[in-house]
Amino acid sequence: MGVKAPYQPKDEIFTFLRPAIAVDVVLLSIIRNNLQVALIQRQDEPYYGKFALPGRFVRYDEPIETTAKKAIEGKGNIKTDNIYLEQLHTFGQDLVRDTRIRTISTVYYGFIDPDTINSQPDNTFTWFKTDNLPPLGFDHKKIIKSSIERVRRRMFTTDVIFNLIPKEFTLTEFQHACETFFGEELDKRNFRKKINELYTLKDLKRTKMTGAHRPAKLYTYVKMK
Amino acid sequence: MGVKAPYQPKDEIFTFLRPAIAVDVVLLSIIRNNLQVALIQRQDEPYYGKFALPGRFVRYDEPIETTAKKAIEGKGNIKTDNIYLEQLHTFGQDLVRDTRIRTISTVYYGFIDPDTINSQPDNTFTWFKTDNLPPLGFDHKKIIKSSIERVRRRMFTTDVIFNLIPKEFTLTEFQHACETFFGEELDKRNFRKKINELYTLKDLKRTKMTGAHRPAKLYTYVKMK
DNA sequence: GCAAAAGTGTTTGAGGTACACCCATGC
DNA sequence: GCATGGGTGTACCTCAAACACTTTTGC
Repeated sequence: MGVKAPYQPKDEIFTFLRPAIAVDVVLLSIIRNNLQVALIQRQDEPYYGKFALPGRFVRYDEPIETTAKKAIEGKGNIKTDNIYLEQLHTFGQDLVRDTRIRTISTVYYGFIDPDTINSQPDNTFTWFKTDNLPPLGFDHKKIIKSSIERVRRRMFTTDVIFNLIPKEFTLTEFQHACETFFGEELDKRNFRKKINELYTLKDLKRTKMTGAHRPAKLYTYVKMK
Repeated sequence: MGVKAPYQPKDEIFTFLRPAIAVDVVLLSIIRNNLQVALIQRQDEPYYGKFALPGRFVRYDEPIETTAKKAIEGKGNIKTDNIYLEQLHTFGQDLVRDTRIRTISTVYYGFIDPDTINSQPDNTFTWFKTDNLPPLGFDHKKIIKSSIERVRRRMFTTDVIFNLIPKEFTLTEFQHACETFFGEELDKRNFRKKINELYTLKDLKRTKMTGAHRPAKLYTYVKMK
């Protein structure tokens, strides 16, 4: 072994055709107690007219997280400042998933709270319940499923859940969001005990009235150092 | 919204320069009670002469897992049949990590048992202890660190550990491998109780003698359905 | 005063951690 | 017979799950 010969450029990378790389984003929110995902109706082939995840090809001089943000900024008119984005997986096994060109897709998932969505007038996204998706282009149904599985596993080890719910919330609303997310009912007392250990919630000293019963206190999440 | 206009091809993807995509592999093994990683000394710029992870550019008609396998098959003369490979992350933020061309790198980590390594005569890998790495090219030191962290978290939820150790092992050898991997000492009785619940080990009805004391039973892992 | 959701503690069981002694072998 | 690592069981403690009643409001 060892490196003895002087360097001679080979630059094999310039000698063969390169695949394209794209970023697709699984943007999730909890809307009316349903876990929903933002889809757009495609204006181009392939899968013209079908719904699909918002995506964008990575430009030569564009960091991939920028690509991810632009994929949703351009299409949904949503400010990405308030969106939590995390890389999920890179799908690159299927050589013909895009008929135009061999494409490798890096998928990000993101969370947006439903209040932020509604305040955007010029929204080209269509939101679908994740358990009742329309026929989708590409392999996007599979991708959405694995995003949700992954996110469920990570949910209680991080504080990402607070990106999915409004800034101000009652404990019952928060519990319902968690139940929606995990797909199972939770015990009220155990739930409150648990979040009291895990997170620091600020009591806003205000209440929310939703019917002929005792009003609920409003809280907000305070990020710990 | 809605899709009314007849389809007119845009094919923006053909109008701009595409980044290259490469696969790098963090190939790990436990050799003489040390967690070690396979590196190669680079024969090309950039980082000519430095050690780096084995890598390969993704060809246009090559699934990325094939790229990952070829990255280690070509360089280490190792059969990939016995190697567990899993995708870690795609690094695409740094626009100048490779000076030749904008490169996005998908990293896989893999496990190989030390017996398989030693039986390969024409091995161009150099194995380094992960806690004592040489200066590395690219951002590969950071990548190796995050591979190990990820793998530690996943270790006891899967059976990947058995790809890191020889097919036949004594319980003490297995325990030492786990201790090496987690970087902490384990209690012998608790360890045996735990693996007895988690895995099905086949008693090979043979023993291994390593000194003037009671010989240890040999086991092998039996994959469950 | 009654319906309806908010709010609040205790008991129990399972699983993880800590810990000490006998066994089989070579010399 | 003694030095060396192989092999085994029990007590305690921590954390998660199960569970019921009082409080505040609108009507």
